[in-house]
Amino acid sequence: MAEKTLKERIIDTALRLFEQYGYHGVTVDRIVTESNASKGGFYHNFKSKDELLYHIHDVFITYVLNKAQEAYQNYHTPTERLCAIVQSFVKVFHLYKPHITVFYQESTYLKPEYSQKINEKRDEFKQVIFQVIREGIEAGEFRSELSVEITGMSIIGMVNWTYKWYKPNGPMTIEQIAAHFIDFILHSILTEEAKQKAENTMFFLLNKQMV
Amino acid sequence: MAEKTLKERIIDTALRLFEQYGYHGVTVDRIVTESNASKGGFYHNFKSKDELLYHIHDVFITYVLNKAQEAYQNYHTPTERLCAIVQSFVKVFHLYKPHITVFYQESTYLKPEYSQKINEKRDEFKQVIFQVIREGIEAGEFRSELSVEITGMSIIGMVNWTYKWYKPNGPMTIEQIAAHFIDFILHSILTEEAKQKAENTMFFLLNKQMV
DNA sequence: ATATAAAGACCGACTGGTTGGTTTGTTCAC
DNA sequence: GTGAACAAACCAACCAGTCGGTCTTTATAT
Repeated sequence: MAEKTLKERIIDTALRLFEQYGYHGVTVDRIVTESNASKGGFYHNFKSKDELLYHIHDVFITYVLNKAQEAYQNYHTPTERLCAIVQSFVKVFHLYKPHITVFYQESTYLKPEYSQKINEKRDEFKQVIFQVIREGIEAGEFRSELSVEITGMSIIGMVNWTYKWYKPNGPMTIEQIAAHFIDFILHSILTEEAKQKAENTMFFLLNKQMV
Repeated sequence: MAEKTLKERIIDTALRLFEQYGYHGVTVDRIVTESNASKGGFYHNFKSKDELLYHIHDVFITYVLNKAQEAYQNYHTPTERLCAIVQSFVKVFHLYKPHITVFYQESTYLKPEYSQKINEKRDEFKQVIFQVIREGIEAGEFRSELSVEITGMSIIGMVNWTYKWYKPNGPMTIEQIAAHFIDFILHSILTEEAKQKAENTMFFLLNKQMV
């Protein structure tokens, strides 16, 4: 084991470097050197530097989209679904932080052919969230005066921004952060009745004992 | 009047191009051409392409920081202060959207000497928000179980993310968006008592008539 | 007021380093 | 022997930055 293929080594190295210096701050030569590969090996595995960037994007968005759809299927009320999606999404930051950073910092530089594919999945992800909010409002669990789009983008923004400040070895565990976000969201969008009902469920995690 | 200096023309053009194509997706030659300037004119006004990037960053962060400090001084309760800060911040998006996009997309590429200066002001801005939240908790207006940092970063993230989706000519006015954010935030952080009191103030804007 | 000098704004052809990508030839394993 | 990987030289395009020079404005001297 621990037998990483050349391709994996290249991706890992590129990810680390891109995260720190940005796509344009890293040359192919440097990726090649630091992953103990060769120019030939690089271009054997990737058509171009662009394709490598696309690959990184794709791995991440595909994973996140799947997780969201999974969460949607595994739960059956809007509140539970939303919590599960947010929770799984936040947890992704622990594993995929470099991917996420690259995803949100460098997508400008994707060639049109690539960015189109990525955007399709990204939109699909957004739609899952919008859908849950819409269903929550219809079911009377979420406040009816909310705008689906703004509320959805508020949640997405709040969660996504984590990539700018989350430190894997920082004072906050990713679970604590997720719990705060969920608490924040539920207080905002649940109706008064729904709050009563939800107060003792697994997702209403933020109690006085946490700082 | 309408006499724009060369420097202004260069900045405006650069801003437009950077927003769309990213810092590294735009050459000095292109900036020069599209602003009807020359290479010499460019380097007469800026020491380097880097300095231009720094300038754009600085204008924005300085403005935002001032607005936040202003808002802090003009109001006197934590709730009012927080609302005023968020409101002024969101409104900035209308005027400074290109600046903001460049600020959050391209700051990786600032040379260390520049990014240090920028980060100082950015931290100062964060501290204003943290301070207000801290005071809100102490005053009993905000829920005591909240983490100052996570709550602060949630708010900042929610608001900042706007730059990814806000369209100046879109269906939502910037005021509507600001009202939603404030509604979202207040529902989350106010204590029950504070909510009763605040319900009729100027900031609790989101009522049933808005979709 | 006029001539002259100095300063600053601006121009654009040119340069030199960088970098993504190619090519050629080789090694090694299955 | 076929394909995965390496090594190294090479190329063409690109692009930030330079430099010598012009034109305009301002300051100075007579």
